[in-house]
Amino acid sequence: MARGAAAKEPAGDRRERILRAALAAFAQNGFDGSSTRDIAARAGVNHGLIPYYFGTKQKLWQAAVDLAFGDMKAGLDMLLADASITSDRERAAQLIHAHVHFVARHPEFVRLMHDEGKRRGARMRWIVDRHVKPLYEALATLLERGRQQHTLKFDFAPLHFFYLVAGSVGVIFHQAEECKRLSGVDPFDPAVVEEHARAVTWMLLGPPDEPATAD
Amino acid sequence: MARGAAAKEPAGDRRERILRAALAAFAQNGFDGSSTRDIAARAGVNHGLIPYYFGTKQKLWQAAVDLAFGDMKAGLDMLLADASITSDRERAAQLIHAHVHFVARHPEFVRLMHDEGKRRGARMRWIVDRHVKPLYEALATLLERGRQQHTLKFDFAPLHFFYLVAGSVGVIFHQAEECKRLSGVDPFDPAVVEEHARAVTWMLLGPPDEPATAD
DNA sequence: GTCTATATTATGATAGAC
DNA sequence: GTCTATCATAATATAGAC
Repeated sequence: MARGAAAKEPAGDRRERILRAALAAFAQNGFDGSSTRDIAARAGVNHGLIPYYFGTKQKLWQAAVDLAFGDMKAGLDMLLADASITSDRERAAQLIHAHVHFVARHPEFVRLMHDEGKRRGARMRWIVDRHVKPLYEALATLLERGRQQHTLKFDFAPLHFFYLVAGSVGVIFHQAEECKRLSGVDPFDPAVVEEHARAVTWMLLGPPDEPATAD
Repeated sequence: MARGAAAKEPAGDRRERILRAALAAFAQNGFDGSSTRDIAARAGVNHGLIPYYFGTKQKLWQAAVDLAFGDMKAGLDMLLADASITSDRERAAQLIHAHVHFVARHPEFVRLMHDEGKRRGARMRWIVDRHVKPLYEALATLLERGRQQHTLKFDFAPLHFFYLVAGSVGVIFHQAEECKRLSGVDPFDPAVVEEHARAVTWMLLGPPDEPATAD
């Protein structure tokens, strides 16, 4: 135990801990609602380490956002690689299902986006240009395929679809605490996630019994 | 002009100005992102007036939220009085249309709710108990009628419908600044609001050409 | 009712010891 | 690389003059 640093954390691990704590804090309380001192406390490190590793609070926030969207990218690329599947309704339903469960496991994206997307500013521009735009374009690609293959029939701009999906999938998880108090239901409960996936599918693809776009 | 206070603001009008400025600030920057000094500056009054009229920042926030939801209540009561209309698809579409345009005119609700609904705390509990719960129950009533009259066919809990509607209607307006940078489109543009209403209608009621729930 | 001044605290960032 | 101590600022709230 005394030899090597195996028993203790590797040097520089505190940077990682700060990053995770920052992501949790920013997702929970927003940029303004999070203090670097609280983040350091969550990470169990001295708050002097934050300027040392990240410089400013803003740069720490950027690093945390990059961390969060790194996971997202992985899931997204999987979806896109698999995107030929939008050729029939059942596979489209599977896509929706996977996406809802993904957002339920990672509500940070919704939180981070909603926190910054509402106001003009450097953080909003940064997160849109760097992270939201690729998401938007990826969804637009999927939508175009779905439309060409007659799985989706809609006559409005993809932009509206983007926000329909973002909103209908994300808000129940973004508002998780509200939801609990409102209804007593925890949206992260697996059965509830599953039901929400069904609800979104119903909304986007129509009722399963009598499909509006019968194949 | 010198006689009476008609030319100047009536005494106590500053309270109102503070309230409006607070609503704008809280909706734009959230509770933590808004300072009472900024609010006072927006209202054009001294910041000492805020504790005088409202006591604490939190009580000012409550007063601002009450102001915002006052407008909402009016619109909602109108909807409920007219709720017999859910007997056919066309009237349901009109309801959705009215709601989307209302939210577009008053994005403050979405902003205030999203700001607080994400985290446990006194403000979340207050706004849910006082304002969100009535909204939720009103929507549940509408949904039940729509279901009984076969305008809506869904087999999931009303809770999911609530968040589907809240999300799909509200997020594009909540994220207005993001939307502008993402696509160049201003969601508050009347034509865009109209198209979004069509999109939501399509999603909730199915495509207009071949209605899934033909009447 | 409105303002000025100030007390108090919390925060982001820096300097420097170890 | 990590911590302590501290500075500078900004925020909420209060006291009291007018």
